[in-house]
Amino acid sequence: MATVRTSAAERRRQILDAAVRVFARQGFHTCRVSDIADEAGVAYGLVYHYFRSKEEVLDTIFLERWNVMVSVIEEVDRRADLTARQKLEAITSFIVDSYRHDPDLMKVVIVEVTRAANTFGRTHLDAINRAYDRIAAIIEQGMAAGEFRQTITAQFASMAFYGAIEQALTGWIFGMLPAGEDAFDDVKRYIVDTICGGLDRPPA
Amino acid sequence: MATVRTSAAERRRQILDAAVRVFARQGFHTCRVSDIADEAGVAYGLVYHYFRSKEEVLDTIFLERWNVMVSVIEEVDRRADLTARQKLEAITSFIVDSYRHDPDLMKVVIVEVTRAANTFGRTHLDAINRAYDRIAAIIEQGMAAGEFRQTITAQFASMAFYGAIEQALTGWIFGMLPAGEDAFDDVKRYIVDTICGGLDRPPA
DNA sequence: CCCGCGATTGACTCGTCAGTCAATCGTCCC
DNA sequence: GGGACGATTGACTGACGAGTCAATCGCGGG
Repeated sequence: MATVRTSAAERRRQILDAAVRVFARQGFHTCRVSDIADEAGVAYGLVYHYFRSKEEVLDTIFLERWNVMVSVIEEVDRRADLTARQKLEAITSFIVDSYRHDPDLMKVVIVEVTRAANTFGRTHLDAINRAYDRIAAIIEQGMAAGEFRQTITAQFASMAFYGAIEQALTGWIFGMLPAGEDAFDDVKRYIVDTICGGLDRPPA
Repeated sequence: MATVRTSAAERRRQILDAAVRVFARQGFHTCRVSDIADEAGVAYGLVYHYFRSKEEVLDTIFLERWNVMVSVIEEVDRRADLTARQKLEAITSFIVDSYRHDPDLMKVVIVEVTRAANTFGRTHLDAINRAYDRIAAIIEQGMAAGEFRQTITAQFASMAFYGAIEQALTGWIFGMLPAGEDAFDDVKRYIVDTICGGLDRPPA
């Protein structure tokens, strides 16, 4: 028939999108599966038709987004026309814009998975490390090219860099950092400027 | 009598210490109150004699430690003989040593409260912000004294700094960062060097 | 030696949900 | 138009675990 009301793929998406909103609002642990079903305007049991468990819903949401992020990092890394610093700028920009575009989704990814390494993060440690490793590779290139100092480990620098981004998003999520459209671009600059330039005033 | 086996205060402590071990091992959400009682070698109900709820146990553990940390930061801030950078060094050193001395306790503070801002962190946002604000004040002094650049907000710099520390501890907790006795002092240097010095190689 | 009271015990209650499942619906194909 | 099969429904079950409470213990004072 020409007008299939909602295909299986659309239904699944509808449930995932509803879950993002519910997880963002109530948190994974404190929401019920029935909340997701209600938010999606769907019967309780249907969630289990599309997903094996509540946890699989979260896993799906996380991996979908995280894989995009890792792909972007890899893509940026491949560009030969950029300096290491410009690569870090591009990554920062992408992640901050991801938050700007869909705060709920990024909130779930960060708060419920990435920062909750004790519970779910543990399952996804490998995926998370893949991002760290890629960033570390970029920093290593920067060091090899004489662009960055070599007084610290690339691995540590990578954590500090990603940590600064995550910290900024967390700051927005919990209202510790001023929001507003300008803030996004300001913070992009702050992040790269802090990590690359440092706080110290260069000797005059 | 001269030899009271265990005073009320000691019992309470005993339960708190057991809870730290259990929370560190299993996580707050996935452990049962009976696990804490078992670990403490005490009957289930006794936990409720000393604490109103499972959550109050976690709150107590967190606040006890966090307040010490904030005090230390304030104390460091008051020292007129230190540069801003030296103050940041002292704070870093204290926090890293806290982890070295009692990893379980710091794991609980960070993983179950600080990084879990959605659940418990929310309750403690004020306490957490008190630390950020104090650090920001130190950085502001550094800026005013011409020691630090003023291209970024003190508030953001504070988050980046504390974020780097938290990221390092998280790295140890989940085995993403090499451990070992040397690593502690190395990472102390990395943290301050990254945040103050930045990655960029200064122009020759 | 006995009484009183806080410390201690652990079986029990009670609410909550994740996940199941048998029944119904609706569409598409023959 | 009928039947087959996947989509959809929501009442139900079973497990689990936080918090309660009445009973017991044991120290310290009288």
